Amino acid sequence: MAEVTLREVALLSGCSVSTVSRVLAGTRPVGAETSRRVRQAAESLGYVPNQVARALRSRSTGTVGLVLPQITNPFYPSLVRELTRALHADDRAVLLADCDDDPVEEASRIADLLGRQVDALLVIPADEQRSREAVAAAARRVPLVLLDRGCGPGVADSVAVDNMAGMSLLLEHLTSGGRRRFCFVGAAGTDSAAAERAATYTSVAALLAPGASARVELGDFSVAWGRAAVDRIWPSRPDAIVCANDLIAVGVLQRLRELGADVPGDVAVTGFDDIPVAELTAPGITTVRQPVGELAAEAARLLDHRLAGAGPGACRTVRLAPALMVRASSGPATHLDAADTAAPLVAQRTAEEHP
Amino acid sequence: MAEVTLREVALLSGCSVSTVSRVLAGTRPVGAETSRRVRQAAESLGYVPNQVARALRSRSTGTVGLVLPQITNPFYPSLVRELTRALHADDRAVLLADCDDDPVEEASRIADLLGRQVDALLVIPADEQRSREAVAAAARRVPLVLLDRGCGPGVADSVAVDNMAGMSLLLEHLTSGGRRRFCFVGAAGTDSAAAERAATYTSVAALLAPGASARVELGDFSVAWGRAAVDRIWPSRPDAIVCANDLIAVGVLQRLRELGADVPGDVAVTGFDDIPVAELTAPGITTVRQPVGELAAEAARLLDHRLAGAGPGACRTVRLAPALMVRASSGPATHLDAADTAAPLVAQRTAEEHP
DNA sequence: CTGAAAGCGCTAACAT
DNA sequence: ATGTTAGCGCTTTCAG
Repeated sequence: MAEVTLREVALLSGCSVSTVSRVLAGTRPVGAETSRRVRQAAESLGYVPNQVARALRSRSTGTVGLVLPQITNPFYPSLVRELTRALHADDRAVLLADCDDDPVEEASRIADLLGRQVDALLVIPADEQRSREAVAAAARRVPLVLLDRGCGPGVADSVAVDNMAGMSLLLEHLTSGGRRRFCFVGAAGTDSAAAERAATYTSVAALLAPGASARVELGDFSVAWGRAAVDRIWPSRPDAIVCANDLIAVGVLQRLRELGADVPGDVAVTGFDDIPVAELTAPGITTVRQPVGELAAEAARLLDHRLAGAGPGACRTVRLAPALMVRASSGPATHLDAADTAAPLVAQRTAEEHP
Repeated sequence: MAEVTLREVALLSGCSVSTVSRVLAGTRPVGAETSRRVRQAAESLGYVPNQVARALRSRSTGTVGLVLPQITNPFYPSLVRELTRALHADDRAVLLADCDDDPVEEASRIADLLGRQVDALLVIPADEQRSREAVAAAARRVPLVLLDRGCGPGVADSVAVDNMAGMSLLLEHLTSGGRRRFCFVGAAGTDSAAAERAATYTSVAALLAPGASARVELGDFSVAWGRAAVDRIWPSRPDAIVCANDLIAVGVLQRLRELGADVPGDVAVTGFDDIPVAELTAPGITTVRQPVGELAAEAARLLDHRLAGAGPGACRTVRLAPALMVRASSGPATHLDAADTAAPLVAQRTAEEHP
């Protein structure tokens, strides 16, 4: 119950506090016999090092701040899980800050975390422009890695999915299935993922299907927008609706069903991210899965690299390729020429849950 | 860029460090003029208090640990969001620990958090029995509030939804809709929510519909189990399937659709928790919504109470009532006597998204 | 390899 | 209302 300190362990084991510290922190070599006595004393007293005191002296808290826009965004929980797992494995603790999608709140959370002497920061910026100043200022004080979204060039190290590769996978899959009349339902948001996915769609679609139409509608990353978008685009009868994320795809699917459209018979629908709900809809949503575990591991690696002494060197930008997840929403169309339905260009995994 | 300390602020403002400390921490009254000078000096130097040093001296880190079984459980993100919001409002930071549903990992995360001198702990225990020892030990060292799930009696303060009230709302709703042949699809898990929901179902069902059948099937809290359960119970043709949470209900709905059953015409389906996906299915799932914001606020209030000096007094157990969310999955049955379809006993909110 | 001493930056008694 | 003096518990020079 009482707070056991190093001093008491030293007294019991009959050596000095410095020796005890060295044994327990493993900072320097200590005699085998002394070491044994110290460990035993610590054990018998139930000694637990006070990390706050240790941090004050050693100037390292073993803590990283994780700042994200909204934990309720269904893509983030799995990312948070992998990040905490990776960081805990390195004996680091995670201070979590949710900004409610507000760059002002984000700036104040970051300032708070810096005051708490985090060793490093992991930031998923809320807004590509408006998050920039606070992020850049923080990056000057501690190692900082941007995750999932960017924040302008040269601000900090960053790790994200390769949005272009993901879009390419989806569009190749759709074209190889004979689809030609594309439509993109994206987000006009100011975060970098939204911008990248929209831009990539346009250029890749032009490349893969030169003569094909490639209409673009921009709203936000929500189910409601997916529903609304269908009402605007369905009259033009696209045969493939490419959505900027899975939530939009869920809305698109809902509305198409209400309108009596057959998915995938009349129109294919694809998402992005592979959030859990993507395989729960009927039909399941064809999407690209972000390599969440690897994103987390890579972020941890970049932090380690900076913490290990690499000073303020050049920023690294890491892009990881996602994997195509083929589900029923992009299955065979019903009214196509046989010649169009060539073999797919990429390896596919069929969803088991919708046989 | 350089680390500005209290001493430098004191030098610039021409007074002692203690005075500066008192001004900035607001611990004691300070002369208006001095106070102004200090603030200005701090401002001009860009002084940021070092919370680690402050914590070491004042024996309070302003940090609470949040320990949960799995952030990927779709019910937790919104809870985490509300908790961080409530705690940040009190200038507390949140150290997050995910245990991957493993009580051993949980115990080690708790020990780590205690070493980091958290002022208090918020714990959603992974297992009612196997989490108990570590939780009880932690509760002896810092204020600890259990959330969502219990951990045996008398261990710590706890806040959770009133599972009995929720079940009652659902069963009243179903009986008032004329349903009589109930079936419960629950979880045999060792956490307290699973046990409570199953037990409550049995007793409330007997109470509300004395002659009615009330079959119980136990598996786990997953979509897959929901699907499997349907294959076991559908042959007996229940007219209402009550699920222990929304994930199970999603699975039940999927499988019923595959079997060609009409929901709600042939059979009603209900969930529990109101996770986001509950309103995205077709039909939307009738469920009870946990009062997440209030759960979080109440947990914060209990912590404050203990931190404000209330010693190890008697444990408080707070139960909050959930709200019935009526959606299409419990709409009118097609083959009932008119007499059975009386007016509902409780106020209902019809889901707008499935008109 | 080990001990003694000096703080990390701040707050809390005790003085005044 | 302010200054002075001690540390919080630990790590880290610096001696030996």
